[in-house]
Amino acid sequence: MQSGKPARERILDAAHELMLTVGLSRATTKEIAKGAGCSEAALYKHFASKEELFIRVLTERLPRLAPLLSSLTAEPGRGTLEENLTEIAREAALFYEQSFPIAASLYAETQLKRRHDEAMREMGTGPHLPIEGLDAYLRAEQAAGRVRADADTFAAASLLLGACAQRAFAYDAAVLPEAEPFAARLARTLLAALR
Amino acid sequence: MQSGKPARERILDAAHELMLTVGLSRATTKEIAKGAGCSEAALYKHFASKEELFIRVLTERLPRLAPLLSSLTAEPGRGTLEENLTEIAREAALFYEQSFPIAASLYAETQLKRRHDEAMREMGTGPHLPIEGLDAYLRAEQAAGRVRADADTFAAASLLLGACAQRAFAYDAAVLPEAEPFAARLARTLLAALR
DNA sequence: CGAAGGTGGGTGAGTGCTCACTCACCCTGT
DNA sequence: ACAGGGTGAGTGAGCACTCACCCACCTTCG
Repeated sequence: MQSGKPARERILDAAHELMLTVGLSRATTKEIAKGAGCSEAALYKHFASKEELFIRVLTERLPRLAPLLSSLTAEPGRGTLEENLTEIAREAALFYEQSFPIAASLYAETQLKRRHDEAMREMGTGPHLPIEGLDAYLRAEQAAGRVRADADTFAAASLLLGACAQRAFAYDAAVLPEAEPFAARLARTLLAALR
Repeated sequence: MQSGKPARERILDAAHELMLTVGLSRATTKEIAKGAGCSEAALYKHFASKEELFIRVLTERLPRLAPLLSSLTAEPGRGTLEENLTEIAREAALFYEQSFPIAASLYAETQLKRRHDEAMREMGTGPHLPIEGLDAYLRAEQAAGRVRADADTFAAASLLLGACAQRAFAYDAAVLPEAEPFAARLARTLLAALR
């Protein structure tokens, strides 16, 4: 129908949108086709099945957190530790806010979840990766002497990212804490434990 | 069929079991009836609809975290702070491990999620409540002088419970960290920030 | 006492609907 | 001419839910 975008992109967009609004199990082929401005049959010219379409949405539309973490790990000592932790927490909070509702839907379809877990394993990614990435960054700062030698970097990483993730599901949209001040408070509190 | 339990209980058990194993959207009336050892029609003698059945499973079968927190708040100063934080973290980790997969399923059915949110609001409960409860406990300890006067108790509560919640979804069952040592590491790390 | 009748928990056999998916065919650019 | 992206009209399967009926057990009362 409208728009210059190729149909494949419009289909992914429509599926993504529906997963967020009405939920995975009401994101039917009919609704996706309507949202994308094409027929149901057209979906099957681009994707082998509805399951494959969802896998594509998950792998092509969800943002990544890893790049920020690995860039920081690469040069520990840049910026202050508090600035860096705050930025990580802010990015993580926004990341989980976006991806959590979709990822959570997978628990309703364990078969789809298994396929997705497998796809993630093959791509060398997964939900535990940010924790490991932050752990690695903290160990780099530890080696640089900016984090106490006896600090438990894995526990610290679990605390910070856990709080950011939980923010995405513990609150109604109406009372969701603002990402920036929330991140700053977490970072400041955690910092007291690290040095 | 078998068992002395009344049918209503057997139906709730079967629905609960299926939600955990095959996921909400494959937990069909037919499968639930089979699991409970009765006919599909019997389900409707006990519950008005499948949606109401799931609401009942969620409100009657999910464990509660609040009692532990409020009992600790009632008498701050009992036990050491580290022991108490460790116990809270351990209980929280087990709580989220049990309830997370089911609660997450709701994101696939936003209509069901809305009904559940509403039911929780009426019961005065919700996912943000443990955070508030732990915050209250920490403030009580602060008043008793066992937590630094300038500590951010809300941020600390978010960190500890967030890490416990994230443990439930960031890891495959195969590599899920043991609750007890995980809790101890979190508590020890957070403690360094609190005093 | 014993039949009449109400009641709560149960069933087998549907019913209508929605779903993912397919098929025969079409249009347009190269 | 034909390949690739598109379509309207299905199709069978599976779904939540209903219906007419059953039966064991209790009251109630002639």
